[in-house]
Amino acid sequence: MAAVQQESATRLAADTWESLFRAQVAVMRKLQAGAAFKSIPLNEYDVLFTLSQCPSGWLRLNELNDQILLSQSSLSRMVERLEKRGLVERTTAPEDGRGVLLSLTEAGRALQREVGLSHVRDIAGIVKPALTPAEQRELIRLTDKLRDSVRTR
Amino acid sequence: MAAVQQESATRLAADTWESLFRAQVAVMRKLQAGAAFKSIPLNEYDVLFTLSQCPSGWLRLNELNDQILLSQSSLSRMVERLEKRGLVERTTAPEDGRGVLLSLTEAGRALQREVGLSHVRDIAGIVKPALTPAEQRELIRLTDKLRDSVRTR
DNA sequence: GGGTGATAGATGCAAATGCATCTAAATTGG
DNA sequence: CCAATTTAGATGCATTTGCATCTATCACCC
Repeated sequence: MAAVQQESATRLAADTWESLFRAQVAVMRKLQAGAAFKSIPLNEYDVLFTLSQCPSGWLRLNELNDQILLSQSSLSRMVERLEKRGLVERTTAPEDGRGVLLSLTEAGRALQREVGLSHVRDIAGIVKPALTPAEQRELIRLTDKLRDSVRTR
Repeated sequence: MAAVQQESATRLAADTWESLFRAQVAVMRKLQAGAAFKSIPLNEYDVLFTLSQCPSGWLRLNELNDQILLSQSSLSRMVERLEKRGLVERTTAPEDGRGVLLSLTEAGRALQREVGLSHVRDIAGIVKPALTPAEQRELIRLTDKLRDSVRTR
C-alpha cells in the first residue's frame, strides 16, 4: 500500500515535469518563430535580459551561468561575441581577480529594450488567450515555488 | 484605464512566461547534472521517450519534430545518428513517399526504459519536495491548458 | 493529365556547443 | 607562510546545430 502510494507519487511528479516541459517547448517554438527573434537568438537575448534585470547593473559570469541553460564554456564564448559586437562590457571583479563582471553597454540596453517589447507582445499573444489572469497568477506561484525549492537544496 | 488594464494584463502574461521558463531552466540544470544523463544526452533521450509513448509504435519525423525543440535539419541528423547506433529504425511512409516513419528498436526500447527509470527518480527527487500533490495536479492542469491553447491556434 | 506550388526530408557549410583541460587567482590546512 | 586544493574563467578540439538550399513526392487546379 505504501509502495503503491510511493509509486503514484513518483508518477505524479514525473507527469508534472513532463507537462511543464512540453508546455515550455510548445511556447518556445511559437516564440522562436515570432518577430522578436529575427534580430538576435533567444539565448543571447536571455543574457541581455538577465543583465537588464540585475539591480546593480553588473553580474558575475558564474551567476549569469546559473540563470542560463548553457555550459560554462559556451557562455564564456557567447559573452565574448556579445562584447565583440559592443552589446556587453567586461571587467575583472574588484574583489576576486579570477572573476569577470558583466554589464550592458548603451547599445546592449537599447537592443534589449527593443527586442524585449516585441518579445512581450509575442508572449502576451500566446499566454493571454490560454489562461485567465487568476490562472496565470496561480501558475506563477507554482513555478516560483518549484524554482525556489530547486535553488535552495 | 482600459490601456492600463491592457498594460498590466500583458505584464502578467510576460511574468507568467518568465516564471515558467526559469523554473524549467532550474529543473533542467538539476536533471542534466543527475545520474540519468551520463549515458545519453537529454535531447536524444527525449526522442526515445517520445517514440516509446507513441501508441502505434511508429511516428512520422515531422510529428516528432513538433514535440522536440530542434530544427528540422538537426532532428534529421540526430535520427540518422540514432539509427547508426541501432536505437531507432526508419522506414519510408507507406502512404506518403516523402515521409519517414520511425520506431524504437529493441535496443532503443531497452535503453529508454533504463534511462527513463533513473530519470523519473531524479525528477521525483526534485518535484516531490517542492510541491504538494494537489499543487502538482494544478500545475499539470495549467501547463496542459497552455499547451493545448498553443497547439490549436 | 500536366504544369504549378506546397510539403517532407536530406545535405553543404559556417557557426555554436560541450567536454576535457589549462591557467591564474583564491582558500585551506599544517 | 607556504604547499595543496578549490574555484573562475578561457581555450583546443570534435561534435552538434541551424540556415539556406536541394531533391523528391504529393496536392491542387485549369
